[in-house]
Amino acid sequence: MRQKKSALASVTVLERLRAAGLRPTRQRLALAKLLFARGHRHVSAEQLFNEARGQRVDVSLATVYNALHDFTGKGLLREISIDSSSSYFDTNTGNHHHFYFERTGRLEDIASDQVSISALPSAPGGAEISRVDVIIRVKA
Amino acid sequence: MRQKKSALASVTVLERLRAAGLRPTRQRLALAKLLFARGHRHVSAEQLFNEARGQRVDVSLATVYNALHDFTGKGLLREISIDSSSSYFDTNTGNHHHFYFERTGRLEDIASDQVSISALPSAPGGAEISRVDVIIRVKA
DNA sequence: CCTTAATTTAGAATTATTCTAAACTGCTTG
DNA sequence: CAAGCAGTTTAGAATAATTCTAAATTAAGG
Ligand SMILES: [Mn+2]
Ligand SMILES: [Mn+2]
Ligand SMILES: [Zn+2]
Ligand SMILES: [Zn+2]
Repeated sequence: MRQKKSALASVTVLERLRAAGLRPTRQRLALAKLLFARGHRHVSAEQLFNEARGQRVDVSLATVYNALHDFTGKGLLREISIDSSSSYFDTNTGNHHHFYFERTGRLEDIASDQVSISALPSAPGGAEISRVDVIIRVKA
Repeated sequence: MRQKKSALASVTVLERLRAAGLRPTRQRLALAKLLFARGHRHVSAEQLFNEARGQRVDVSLATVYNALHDFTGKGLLREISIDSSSSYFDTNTGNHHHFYFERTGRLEDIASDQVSISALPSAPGGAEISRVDVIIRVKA
């Protein structure tokens, strides 16, 4: 059962990479599995790199950065910059917002229907809005 | 008239620093004047440093960083991290939000009454909210 | 004036991220 | 299956924003 599930997850991840037009290399498959195997996550490059290492996945830090950016470019991840010290990659690419715990640096999702923003001013000069981020900073 | 205005601005800035408990040094006065003399601004450390240089204000980059952080610590500025490449300091410390122009990296204020956020979920565990940021990213 | 604590500064250090150029590998073709 | 090649990985160097260090300067108070 456990083996089967893992195998299925691999297949899914492989298909996901192919569908995005990304070659399913050993490194990308391993990283994608770490990222997408369970529920949504918010990780930094360094975190993912350490996690991979911990599971004996032989991958370089440069490749982690490459993969995160490639995944982001194909819409599999969303990049979030909150603290200028490093950026996070979010596996939840749908419309949603965040709690940001200042002490720990952790991010937590807020479903978009939990926050209703009304009267959004339109962008000056009719420019196109690419994204609206709501970040609730929490002292904890 | 012009001289008077400049002199008045200096006095105001000096009082502001004193009121915040910051010694009004030559460097802080010059930087504060650049920051607060006219309307609200969003500047990076590097920008402010270059601006000071351009006006023959002899100040080091380390001092610009020190001043920006000291001012922020005393509530004269607010620090904003949007793009992980560098952070901005906002002279508008009141409640408001931002347009972020992705191409140019410029920030523009949105008065807080232009955006109404309803149904803000309370922070988990009753933690205190320190700030809510709404950033509208614009492709332009 | 003197004294002292706060501030400034040059330059080194730190750190996240990107770049470079060479080695490697997944996929297509013959 | 055997190239061939573009795409990918990688070690290590490079970059760039920011912070740190330790010594010199200066504002404030008596
Ligand atoms: Mn990035
Ligand atoms: Mn800072
Ligand atoms: Zn999220
Ligand atoms: Zn602002």
